[in-house]
Amino acid sequence: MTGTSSGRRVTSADVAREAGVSRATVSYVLNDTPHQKIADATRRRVWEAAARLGYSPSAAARTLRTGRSDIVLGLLPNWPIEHVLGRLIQQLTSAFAEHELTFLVHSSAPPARPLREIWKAVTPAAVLALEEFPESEADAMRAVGIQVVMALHGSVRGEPRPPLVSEEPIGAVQARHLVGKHRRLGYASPDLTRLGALARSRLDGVREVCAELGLPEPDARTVPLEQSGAAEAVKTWLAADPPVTGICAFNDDVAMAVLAALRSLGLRAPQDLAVIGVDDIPGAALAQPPLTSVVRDTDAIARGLARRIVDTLDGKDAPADPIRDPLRVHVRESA
Amino acid sequence: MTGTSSGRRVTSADVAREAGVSRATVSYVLNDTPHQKIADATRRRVWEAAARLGYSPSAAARTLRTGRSDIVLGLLPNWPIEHVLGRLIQQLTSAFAEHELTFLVHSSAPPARPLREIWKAVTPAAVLALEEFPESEADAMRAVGIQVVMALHGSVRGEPRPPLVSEEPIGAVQARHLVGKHRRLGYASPDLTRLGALARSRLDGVREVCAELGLPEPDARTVPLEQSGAAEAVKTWLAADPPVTGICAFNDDVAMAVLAALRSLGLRAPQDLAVIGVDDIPGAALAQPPLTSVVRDTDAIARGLARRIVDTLDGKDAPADPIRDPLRVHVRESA
DNA sequence: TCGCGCCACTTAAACGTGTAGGTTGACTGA
DNA sequence: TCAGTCAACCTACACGTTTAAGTGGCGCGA
Repeated sequence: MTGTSSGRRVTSADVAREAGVSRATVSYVLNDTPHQKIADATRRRVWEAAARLGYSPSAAARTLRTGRSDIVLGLLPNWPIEHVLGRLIQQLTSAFAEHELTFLVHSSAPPARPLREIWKAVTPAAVLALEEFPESEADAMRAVGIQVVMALHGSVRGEPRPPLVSEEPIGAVQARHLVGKHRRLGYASPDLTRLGALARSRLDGVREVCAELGLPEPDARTVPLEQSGAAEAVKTWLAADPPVTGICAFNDDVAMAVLAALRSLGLRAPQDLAVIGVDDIPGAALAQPPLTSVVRDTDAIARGLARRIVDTLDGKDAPADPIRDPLRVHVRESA
Repeated sequence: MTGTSSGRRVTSADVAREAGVSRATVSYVLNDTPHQKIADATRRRVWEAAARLGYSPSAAARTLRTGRSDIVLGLLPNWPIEHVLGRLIQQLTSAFAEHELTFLVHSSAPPARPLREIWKAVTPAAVLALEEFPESEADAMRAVGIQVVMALHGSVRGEPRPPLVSEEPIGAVQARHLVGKHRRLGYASPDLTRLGALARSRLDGVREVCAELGLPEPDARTVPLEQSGAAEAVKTWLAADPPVTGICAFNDDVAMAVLAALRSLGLRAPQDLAVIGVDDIPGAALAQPPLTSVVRDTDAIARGLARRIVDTLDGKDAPADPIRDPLRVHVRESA
């Protein structure tokens, strides 16, 4: 019997009255406050009374008193939210749930409210930034006691710091996959400027591998998500000297554009041009030819980020080392 | 100069002191409470004091006092969050922002916290349910004054009611597009049971159009997202008597599975089997052949839902009629 | 001159918690 | 016997707002 439909909400005072104790005792019992001795019999009485009345504490009052809620606020970038990011959100929700934390997500697409309004409206215990935002804003949050964790770009007190979840390894894995058979690589960047930072990081990973192996710089070109535009890029790659023979694509969508362009030119992957994508979206397996793709272990990322935040909230100063998420190559036919 | 780094937060009492008025006056001015006469000179003093100190009210305290925050909580279904749902979220965020409301999203994937914990942790002004959940839970929310709006299945005080955003029209539009050249239609359902309800609704739309035109019942089959499984379904359709010649797919992913299956069988779309999808994902334009797809106007849906909720919050009892979002067919080659 | 009404405020009571600091009474050791 | 200790609880304040009810002063009509 939880909700009697009477208008008034049941407060800790009601529980206290029902159990024949003071409100403080109720609070001590239900939060089992350390260093507070309460007799077992009393504990039971309080628990039972609370259950009988269907008591659940007012989050607003608790937040007002303690200065923080049990909410972790996730700030999404202005990117398209697709399959992988969606899964990450779900796994973050689960990961935080295991620590009694509520994960809520705010997606900032203009016209949005100023960032301040958002976190002031929530009073979260921590903010997990999946988007980049000004350090000044982060400082403002920290000033009111909110823990701030940035997933991507990072800095600690002005000191730049490797991002918690880094993108370079993705490009590196792509490159390493191709580098056995291909000596000259290309990079297919997305058309969206919003994705620029992400794309640059991944490209850096490709670049590093090439440098390491004494191969020429990867040839990066923007590939729009339609056939004819993509075909231009493909022609340029093939006409280069020496010709590019393997493409690392920013993600599977871009990769599929490259594949479509190849078909339109009467060419084939991987014979004429090998292509490897990222994300392993459902369409990858169904592409012509089936697309080889790098998959990131979002569950590991989610758990890593959640642990980082929980540790910070518990006062352990978090180790600033990046989260290591295993990357896997789902090998199909395109590369 | 917003945040002096001093620890204490700026409260309305500080503003009152600075402006030489009482705390009540500050509240009246900043909220400009109707029917409260405040001299213009005083108003200005308060505003300036507030700005000078960088005052921003404590959401927790306000929520505690008034019983509701300015947060609208979106409850996501357990579906994969992909392109369209992602865009809807972003547009909902913008739509609510225009009404000074903060839209936050909770994605419930098990193991998640019980639903109660979520909305009790937020004290939202309204809940927008994109997932189905028990009516009892909705009643519990309403009991504490939270407005509840369900997007999909709907009921008002026990009376079942057409859903605010309905899925049947999608199937209907697909069918109508095919029905000119095709007399026997098939429906390609997704492999995910979680999407079952959604798929059934869309299929109903197809069914209705067929009935209306005196065509045979559409032949619905589950199409897994890989070639060989999908090929089974395709073979069954083509072997039927009379053979199925046009397929309405649940979404573009499923449609692309059908296209892949056709290719693997040496067949072609639309000659051997026409296919039409839903969502117009980036991959649709790049498929082989390019995929015809139904696009839904998510912006209209977002605005409609936001308006519904804002009206309800303003006390106007909302008209219960569904949101009309224009559907468009992006015609390419597959149908 | 008095009384009434109105403007422009102020006072003070909530909202529901957490928690520091006190207050019992029983028990212990010398 | 009595100061001292400790378990087990309670009193009372603070968190920052909103808002109903009250108050002083001024203008104005009779």
